[in-house]
Formats: sequence, C-alpha cells, structure tokens
Amino acid sequence: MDKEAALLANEPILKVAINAPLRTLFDYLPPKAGGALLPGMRVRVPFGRTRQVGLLVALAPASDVPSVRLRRVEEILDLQPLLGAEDMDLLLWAARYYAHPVGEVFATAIPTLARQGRRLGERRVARAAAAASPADAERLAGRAPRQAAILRQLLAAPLDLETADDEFGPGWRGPFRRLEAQGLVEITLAPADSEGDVPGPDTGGPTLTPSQAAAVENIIGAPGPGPVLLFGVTGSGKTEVYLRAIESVLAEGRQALVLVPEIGLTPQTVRRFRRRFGCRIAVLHSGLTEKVRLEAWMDARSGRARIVIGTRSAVFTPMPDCGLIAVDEEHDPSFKQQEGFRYSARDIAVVRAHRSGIPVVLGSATPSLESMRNADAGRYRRVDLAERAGSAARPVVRVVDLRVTPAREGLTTPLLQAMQRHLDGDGQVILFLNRRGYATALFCSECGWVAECPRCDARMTVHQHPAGLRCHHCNRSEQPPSTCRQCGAGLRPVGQGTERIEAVLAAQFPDLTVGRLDRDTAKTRESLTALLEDMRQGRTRILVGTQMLTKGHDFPDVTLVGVLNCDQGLFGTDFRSDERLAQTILQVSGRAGRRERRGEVILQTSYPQHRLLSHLVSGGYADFTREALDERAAAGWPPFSHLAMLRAEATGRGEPMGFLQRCRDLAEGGRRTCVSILGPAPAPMERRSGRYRAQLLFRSTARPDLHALLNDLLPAVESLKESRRVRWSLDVDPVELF
DNA sequence: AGCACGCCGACT
DNA sequence: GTCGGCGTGCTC
Repeated sequence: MDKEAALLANEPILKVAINAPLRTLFDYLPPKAGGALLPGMRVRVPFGRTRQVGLLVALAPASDVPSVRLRRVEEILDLQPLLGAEDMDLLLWAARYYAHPVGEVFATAIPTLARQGRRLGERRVARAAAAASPADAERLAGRAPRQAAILRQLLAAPLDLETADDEFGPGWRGPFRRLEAQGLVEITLAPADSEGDVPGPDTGGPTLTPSQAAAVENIIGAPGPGPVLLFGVTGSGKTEVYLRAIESVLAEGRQALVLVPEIGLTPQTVRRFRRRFGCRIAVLHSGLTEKVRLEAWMDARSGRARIVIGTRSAVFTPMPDCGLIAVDEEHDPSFKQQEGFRYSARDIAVVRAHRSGIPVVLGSATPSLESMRNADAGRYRRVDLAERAGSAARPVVRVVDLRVTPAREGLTTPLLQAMQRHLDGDGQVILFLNRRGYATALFCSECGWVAECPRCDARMTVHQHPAGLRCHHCNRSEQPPSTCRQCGAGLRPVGQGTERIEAVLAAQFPDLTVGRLDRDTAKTRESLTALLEDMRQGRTRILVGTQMLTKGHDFPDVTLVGVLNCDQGLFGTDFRSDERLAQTILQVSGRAGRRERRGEVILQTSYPQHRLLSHLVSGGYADFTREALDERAAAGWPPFSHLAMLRAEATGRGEPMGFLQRCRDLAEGGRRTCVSILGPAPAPMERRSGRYRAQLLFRSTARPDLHALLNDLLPAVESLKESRRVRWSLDVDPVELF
C-alpha cells in the first residue's frame, strides 16, 4: 500500500445530506485544511458538475463507494454544528418515517439563507500567521508597500474582515491574497459576540379555574412528561393553560415551543405572549422575509429567544434547551404539509417531545379523531377544560330541515326570522357557507349544458367581483358566454356562493352593512384586518364567509351563527369528511355568544336525522367522536389502521394508472405482510390543471409492516423507467384522500 | 433537482 | 449544414 492510500485509509468518511430528491447520503473525504468536524455542520462539496452546500450527518470509518470515486469536502462552513444531535436524530427519523429523501428533509429544517452557505453568527478574522514577524514586513516594505502595511497592522492586532475595507482601504484583497500565498497571514473563524438578552419581568395572569389548574398540573407536574390532550370549548381558556405551563418552564431556565395553524398566527396571538412575558420571542411563519426568518431561527438556536412561536415548519427549530411543546388547534389540517416532504408537524411534535423527554400539550375544542383515540387508549392524558364560570352558556342549537322548509336563495324563513330577532336585539350575525364566488355553476335551462373548466373535471364558478367564470381548482378565468354554447338559449347561475348570499342579504336588510370574509375579500393582510375591524367595531352587522370564519377570530357581539348547508360534509368522498364537518360546525358555532348573551346556532340540512349530525347536536363533540370512531373501527379506517398513498399525475391519460399498476406489482412481489393495497384508481377529480391523476392506497393495521414495505418499495419505484414520465409522490398518513 | 450527453426535426 | 427539442443517466 503506498503512502497516499494509507493516508486515505485513515481518513474518516463524511456522510453528507444533499438537497436533492435522492434517498441516500453521499460520502466525502474530509477537507485538506480545517478544524473540527462535527455532525450538524454545513459543508461545501463538489456534487456532479455543481457545488452544493450539504449537511454533515455522520462520520464513518469506511465507505461502500470505491475510493477513486470519493471527492473531498471543499470547506467547512460552521464552527459549531447548526443542528444538535437530537435535532439530527429527529430529522433522520422523519426521513425514514415519511420515506422521503434525507436531503430534502434536512432542507425543511434549515432556513434558505443558511442552506445557501451564508456565514452564520461568526466572524471571519484576518490575523498574522504564527510564522510571520516584523522582519517580514520590513522586507516587503520596499517592493510591496501595501502588503507590508497590511502585515504590520495584522501583527499588531487581528482584524474582523467586515471592517477590512475601512482599515486597509479599498482593493486590499489582492495584496492580502499574496500575503496569504506566502503563508504570512490567514483567515480564521471566530464566534460572533452574542448580545446578552435581559429578560423583562413576566406579568402574572388571572387566577386559574380548577380545571385550568388541573390541566397545567397534568402538563408540567407530577405525572411526568407525556402528551396531554387539552380538550376545551372555545373560550374555556386553553391559551391561559399554555401560558402557565410555559411560565413554569421558563422559570426553570428552559425554552418553550408553540405551534399554531397557518392562519392562527395573528399579530394578536404574538402580542398576547409579548404582553405576558418579558423574554425574547422568536416568531416563525411563512410570511417572513428570508433575512428575518434566519434571524428568528438563529435566536431560537442560540437560546436568546426563550419562546418560539411558529407554524408547521417551526417544529424543527433547533433549541438548546426546549422544555415544552404546545400545539394549538391540533386538529387543524395546516399542520400537515401537502406537497414535497409531507410531514405532520403535530405528529412530529409528539415524537420530538417523546425523544427529548419533555411534555407536549395538544389543544383543541375539536380534537382530531386520532388524538381522541390516543387518549382513549391511554397514550395521551386527556384533560377537559370546563367552561368558564361567568362566560356565556352553551349556544342553543337548532336544526332546520331543508326538505320541509324550503330555502330561497339558500336562506330559510326560520333562519331569516332568527336573524331579524338577533339584529333587533343588537346582536351580530355570522353565516357560514363553504363556497366562495356567486354561483356554483352556470347552467342552461333548455338543454342542461354546464360551463366546465377545459383543464379540470370541474364546473366553473360564477363570480361577480370581478365578473367572470373561475375554476377554483386551477385558477383559470374566462368570460362567461352570454348564451348557451350548445343550444344558444339563455344561461342561469345556479347554487349559492358567498357573493350571492351577500347580495341577497344586502337587498333583504338594506339598512345594515353586510360583510363577506373569504379568500377573495381577504387577499391581503390589510383587507383582512379592515374586515375584521369593521366586524369587531360593530359597523358590520352580518358577516358571510367560508372556512376562514372558523380560524379563531374573536367576535364578542355575535349572537347568531347560521350554517347554510351542512350536507357537503355528510357524504364526502373522504372518510374524514364527517370529522371535518363536525369540526367546522363547532368551530363556527364557537363564534356565537361569547359574552353574557346566550348564542344561537342554526344548522340547515336535508339530513337532520343523520346519525353523526344528531350526535353532534345533542351530545356535543365528545359524543360525536365516540360515534365516528365506532364507524372508523368498523370500516377499518384510521386511527384503526395506517395509510400511505402513492399519487401520480401526468399529461397523458393512461400514464399515472400504468405507473401505479407497476408499483402495485412491485409491492406484491416483495415480502408478504399484512398490508392491503387498494387501487390503482383514478383520483376523484381525475383531471386537474390539465393533468390526469391516479392513486394507490396502502393500508395496514401494523405500522412496522407498512414502513418496511415502503422502504423496500421506494428504491424500486425510483428505478422504474415509468417513474420519470410521471410526477409521483408518497403521502404517509394522508389527511386528504384525493 | 440540476446538469450533460445524445440523437432526431425545421431553420438562418 | 447547425440550433434545440426533451428522453436518459448520473450525482459520493
């Protein structure tokens, strides 16, 4: 063995995660120069014909890759690991659990700027080399005066490169580089001075109710760490419980992580935390500029921020000493990423807490059936928050049967009468309808022709502001034809959307202001704020809106909530649609009667006798979940089984189905396990945005079997030549089945 | 994903 | 004759 080979043999192999859709780590040799090498540091590496910033995941004694193919790390970008060992392990676990390429998983956890190789929290310092002496400067003074000047200055004191322009004058790089080549100067990295943070005093909160106190005790007290499901209706004071638990964790000198749904992270939420705690709080959500995001992330990582509040991806925030995780509105679907790395932040929060041995609290007025089941099975401690003394009583719920009580323009007489009554009594009214736009379709009453989207298997929605036909699935817009394209007869908009209800109400209640809250009216932060402000000040008396109404906005003077049509949720294509409907009804009902006045809720439906609906109305959410869980158990759906969905789409009609059939064949060729395979089948809306879509569902009662199958299957799927002709993705624990 | 190589069609 | 279309293969 020659000298070079012997040297090679002694060098450690660096296992590096690269941000690419590849399921492996890449092996590299250590850099020629450089200091400590620790997992969690970023490295700049040659990759194919490009250079990439990767993350060092592990050091290994040897590699399976032939040594001639190994290349060398060019540079280590960090003095300290960016991610700690626990963070790294969590990410590796997640990559396996979701069977997703490691590099992309790591990329999710690191802000873009850091991923691009930016220097973080450290300074580059120029200093004279140990071998350099004043004599060298004298020697250079004649022929290279600038080099001499720079060397003299560095012999006197090292210099932060940030200030080199000022100290050395412009154009210092050339002379400096020549000094470097002679080995007289060098650049070293030094940690940035971290400003100390002086926490202000925490202001105490109100006295806790007995059930709030019990909840806090359950989270951080005697029972020890473990997930707590905090089940409490709107207004029962869940946030106060989080605040108390956080307070006690902060008092031990530890940090706290709070996860909130996408739209739940309002300035009010943050303000409430800031008012309460004097410490630094890092806020992380999708609306931040990259620079601000990096700053907040670094604050969390360094421990300067004691509290981190963020949406989905904040679950990966590195924190040196996190002592508690709280997930607010844990049922909210926005915790599940719907593309790329399809992780559930709520589930990862539970795993993170478990691995760190810290408490985690999942709070909701309408917990997911998964969490309810986990509580039933004793895996979570469930704590019910009693309604607050002195707060409004539960709203009265009335069901209006649409089969016997006809609706005009979506509104029944009992609902209109109730509205009049509440408005006369100075109350405000909220009407919920899960369809935006004016009409759900444009229809020819002569021949039955309907305006359809040319790119999707869907009808176009009629809009009036701005006027036109729009497809809600691909965002295409068209001018509506004035007459039927098929027979030339007149066209009629059918079905109600929020715009239409708004118009009808404006005519019905000409003296009142009617507002509308949906994606069209709340496009910008400002328009949303203005809408909510009009409502809160009482200028708007009736508010019509979609799902957006349910997201925690507080309207204290609303006394009546109407749900115009419950039925879309009762017979959905998805086994989860009943759960969604119940959550929506309860969340929107929670807006009614938050002060002294008792609220009223009116549900319009054609199926008043539907089992789930009557359980919800008479027994509340807990009763509904018992019934719904029984149905899930009988049908073998989650949480009584585990799912993974393989989806594919392509421009050609047969391609996705053909590809998925090949996948199915591969899966069946593997080990025999108790995983059943359903499909492939075309997606419920087969064509969307001009692409055909299909899906293949894996279901198992044993998680290990499912994961073993997926981890065997995916490499095989990747090497299928069909896999490059379709866009495909795997969704472990899917929340939407279409 | 990015990037290069490679082999077939309509252009200055 | 080339410019460029995207199918195929590879990245330690």
